[in-house]
Amino acid sequence: MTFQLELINWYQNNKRDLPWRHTNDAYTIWLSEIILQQTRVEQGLPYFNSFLENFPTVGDFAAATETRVLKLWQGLGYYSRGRNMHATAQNVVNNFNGMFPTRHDDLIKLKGIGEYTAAAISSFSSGEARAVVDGNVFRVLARYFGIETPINAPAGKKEFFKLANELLYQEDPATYNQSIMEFGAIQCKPKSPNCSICPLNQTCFAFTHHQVNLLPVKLRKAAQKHRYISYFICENDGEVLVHERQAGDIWQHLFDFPSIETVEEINLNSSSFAETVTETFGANAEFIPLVNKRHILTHQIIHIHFFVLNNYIFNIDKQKELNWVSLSRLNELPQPKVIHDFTTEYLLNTEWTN
DNA sequence: AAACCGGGGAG
DNA sequence: CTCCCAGGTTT
Repeated sequence: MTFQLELINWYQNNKRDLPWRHTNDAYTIWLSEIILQQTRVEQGLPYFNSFLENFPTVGDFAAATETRVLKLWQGLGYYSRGRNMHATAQNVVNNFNGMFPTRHDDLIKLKGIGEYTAAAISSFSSGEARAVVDGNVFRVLARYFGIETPINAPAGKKEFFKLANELLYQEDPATYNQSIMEFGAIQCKPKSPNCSICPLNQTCFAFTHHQVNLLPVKLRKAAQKHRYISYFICENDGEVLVHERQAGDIWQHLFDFPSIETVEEINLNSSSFAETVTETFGANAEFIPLVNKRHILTHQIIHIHFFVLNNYIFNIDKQKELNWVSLSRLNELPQPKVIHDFTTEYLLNTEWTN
């Protein structure tokens, strides 16, 4: 049996029952594909159900506010995905008469849709012959064909993309694409795949050459950078001062609190931090330590200190990203995970989840 | 070509 | 701790 038919045969016998596999509706598939970018199925599944329930059609998505979209996205990470989806939904309503595109050449022009996602939506919704190349496909091809080109370098992407399209099963691109990705996710796993029960093991280069744990090759990424952020909680008459994060940094258009970022870890026994606080919030400002947290992102390690701030002076008119919000409505705002954890644990008396 | 952009889970 | 996840955008 050919490589392609072995994969499809394996898929028919081993596939998971996932909701987006029961439709060929481009809008629904688009929702699932964006949500699943760099995201495990188990983590994305509840968000997929939530978005489909809140926005049954692309028109419902387009009509929402960006804040509502980000609130639904809260906790999923890579928030530009949510903002790009909102822009694309409005684009589809305005320029495609509300009919979500199914052709690769239309999809690739939409915000948040790259080569992988355009291939996925076009093949799954209309059977267009476009090969998907995601992390699973890189791994399966690198191992089966013994390719040592780094998968996260431009040369590797080009080589794997060419091979994937040559292999594409023209008679049923959609099923083949699903098959090779599912095979990578369940059988040809990153760590300790069970090659002894793999239907392709006798013809797999990595298995027959004992290189399964050496492939695929990936270049090391840059080291994480450390950041030190001190947040200041200003409460007054049941309200708290919140800060909307701006472009050019993490968590764009999500909400946190007034803050001071320092180059090094703060030292409460030194006078320098207190001087910085009084320079920022007025000579009479006093701060009381609340709790410390560490938040780890792919490229940053953020050391966070929360303080209560009293006797502060703010010029809110000069900083329009600052606003007073009642504590009862604080949770209506989209917040970074570490901020949301803090507000529920330390700022809000009522225990509730969302 | 490299950096940036989250959060979670497995080992 | 390291690595990876149905990647894309920006510089």
